[in-house]
Amino acid sequence: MISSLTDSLSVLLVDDHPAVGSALAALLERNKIGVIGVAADARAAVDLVTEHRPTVAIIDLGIGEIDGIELTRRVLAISPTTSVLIYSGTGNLALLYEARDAGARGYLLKESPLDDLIRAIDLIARGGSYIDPSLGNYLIQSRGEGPDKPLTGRQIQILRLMSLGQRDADIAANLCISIETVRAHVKRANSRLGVTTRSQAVAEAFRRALIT
Amino acid sequence: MISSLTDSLSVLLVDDHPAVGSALAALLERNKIGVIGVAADARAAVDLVTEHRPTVAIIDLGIGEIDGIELTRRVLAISPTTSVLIYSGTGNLALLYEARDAGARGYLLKESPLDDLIRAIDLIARGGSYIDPSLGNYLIQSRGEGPDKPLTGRQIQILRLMSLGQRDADIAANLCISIETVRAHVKRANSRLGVTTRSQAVAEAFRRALIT
DNA sequence: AGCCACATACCTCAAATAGGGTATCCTGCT
DNA sequence: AGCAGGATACCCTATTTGAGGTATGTGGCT
Repeated sequence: MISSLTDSLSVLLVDDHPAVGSALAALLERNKIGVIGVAADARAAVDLVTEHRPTVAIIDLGIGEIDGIELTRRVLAISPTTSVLIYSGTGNLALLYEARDAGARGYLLKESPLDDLIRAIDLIARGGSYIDPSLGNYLIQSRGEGPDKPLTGRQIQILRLMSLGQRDADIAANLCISIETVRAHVKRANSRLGVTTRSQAVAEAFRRALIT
Repeated sequence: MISSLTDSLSVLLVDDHPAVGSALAALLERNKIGVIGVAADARAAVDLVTEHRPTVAIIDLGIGEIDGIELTRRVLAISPTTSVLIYSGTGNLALLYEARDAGARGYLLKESPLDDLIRAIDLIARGGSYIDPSLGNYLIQSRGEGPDKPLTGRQIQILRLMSLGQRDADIAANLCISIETVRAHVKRANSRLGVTTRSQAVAEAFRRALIT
């Protein structure tokens, strides 16, 4: 086993797919990590936290779901000594920042090997923090662009035109700038929004009410 | 001149760019088409329609603007004998359908030559209807897909995943289908929404509250 | 039994996009 | 006077997308 401490850990699993939760629980048990319960929704999770005060809460983040972030806050409000590990399917940076702000101490991608999960649990149970390696790289690279940095007017303007079906060439013609400049704006907007595709950027802009 | 009737026409121009409106007015006058006024906003347009009851109202549709559609309804409510020609910068099919439903009898793209504008004015003034040739082609081709046809569950599901930043390959993996099938769904969804890019499709889905 | 809508899957081609740079010119702030 | 942020513009390459097909299976409706 990886750690000498795993024996004394109590873990709560939160996953809205009961089968997945159970499977993970079995895996953890096999690695000598005590699972005190598997919750399929926030209510069950809060109940189990209140009753057992687990060392670690592993909160599954469904695709794009923000609920796990809110659950993180509630879990920590009930049991501040619990370490929250976000177990996410996507490397959405915006979610990462929100999770961090909510008090989560770990952010692990589901695509990572099981060993990393064990390592992450072990690490944050001891008070450390764990960021998935692939995200860590990105974090370092994007230092400076940071989280929640508001978009510039130009970036919003271009997102709006994108949402209206204009391609870069159309936008360039409309704004009387080079298509390369449009591309530069889109790239920086994507970076700030923590997204990787235009579709997601437009969706994010809608969710933040930057465009309507 | 193209028509023998153009002499007796009275035209109202609505364009939120005053300079463009004036320029168009001058062009029309030079072609013996009487312009009774140029309105830069809906209020001015309504006032001019109430006072002059023009034969034709040429309503400029800014990029993606829906306001012109609403204005069309109001103009026709005041003066049902007025023929509305939508003068649009984009070939957005969804807008075309909305314009038609609002009672517009012509839909002309700004990229069309001046002759087409004269012809369209002439035509709808005589009770006909005019659809820009390039859009007409599309209409014939997309016969059957039609306007306002609701999306299928699968299409909405895929739009949702797109809005969360997934690429076709990710979506295919998620739904356990081929990437080609994902692409097929996206194509048909775009067709039904009357859009041409994924960004616009996602935006349209938000506007129709299909995803949040 | 035939038709239609839907989901599935594949093909081709040209165009657009993502992600990684670099560089210049302003403007505002210190 | 120097520095940071923003807007502008270009380079590169690999991948994705748009648009046009065709085809098959399945379930529902008539």
